[in-house]
Amino acid sequence: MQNAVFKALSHPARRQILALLRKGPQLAGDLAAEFDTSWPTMSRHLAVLKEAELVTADRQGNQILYRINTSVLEDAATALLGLIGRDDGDDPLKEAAE
Amino acid sequence: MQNAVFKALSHPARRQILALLRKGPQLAGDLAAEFDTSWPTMSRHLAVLKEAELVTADRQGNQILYRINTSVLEDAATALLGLIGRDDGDDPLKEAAE
DNA sequence: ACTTTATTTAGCAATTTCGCTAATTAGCAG
DNA sequence: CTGCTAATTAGCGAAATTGCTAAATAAAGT
Repeated sequence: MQNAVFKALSHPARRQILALLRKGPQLAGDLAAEFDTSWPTMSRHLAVLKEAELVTADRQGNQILYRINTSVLEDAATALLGLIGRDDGDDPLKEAAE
Repeated sequence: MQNAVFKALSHPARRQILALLRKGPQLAGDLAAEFDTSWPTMSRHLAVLKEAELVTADRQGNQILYRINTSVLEDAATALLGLIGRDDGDDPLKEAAE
């Protein structure tokens, strides 16, 4: 579901949420408080991120704690970097010739 | 225009176009030939990529040569990697403490 | 000038996304 | 069970995206 990841990353608010999560796990409410948009809108952004597995959500009694999932983010970054290296069309196997 | 970049990357066909351009510059027609979608649709995907400056287009007489712009792609990858590192909220200046 | 090839632009319908308000669920406190 | 806070789901309209066919433009050949 690579596609879901890039789709999720395509909205600035969602990238910003991830940026906030760099500080550590955050409650949904605390995240929402940082934005101008309505609560339900934030909730949906979080759902999109969760769908893409860019974050995980854990209920903590009354509230829900969101955590960033760096491994998926790493995969996305790697995919982008993979688009950069020139493809010589050379030997299909093992391009580690250099 | 970071946003345009991620928006552009959010469609699989466009990522695939970039992947094809890894082999080197390609004519619009050659790119279009690789896809099932109609020519005009491809043309628009290319326009989106151009808008985001992920590719450049140069007329070559009759046809148009598309080239990948790796620097923008690098910036995007860097932005993603930047979302990974933990932010201690420490000293605002110079986080090079480690 | 007329035709041909390559590509883009126009215009349209279908789908998806976004953000809102109102209503609902989940858990906890009394 | 009632009420309270946290968060999500429902439902809606506006706007953006996608992909199509048909029409327009660009450059080159005849």
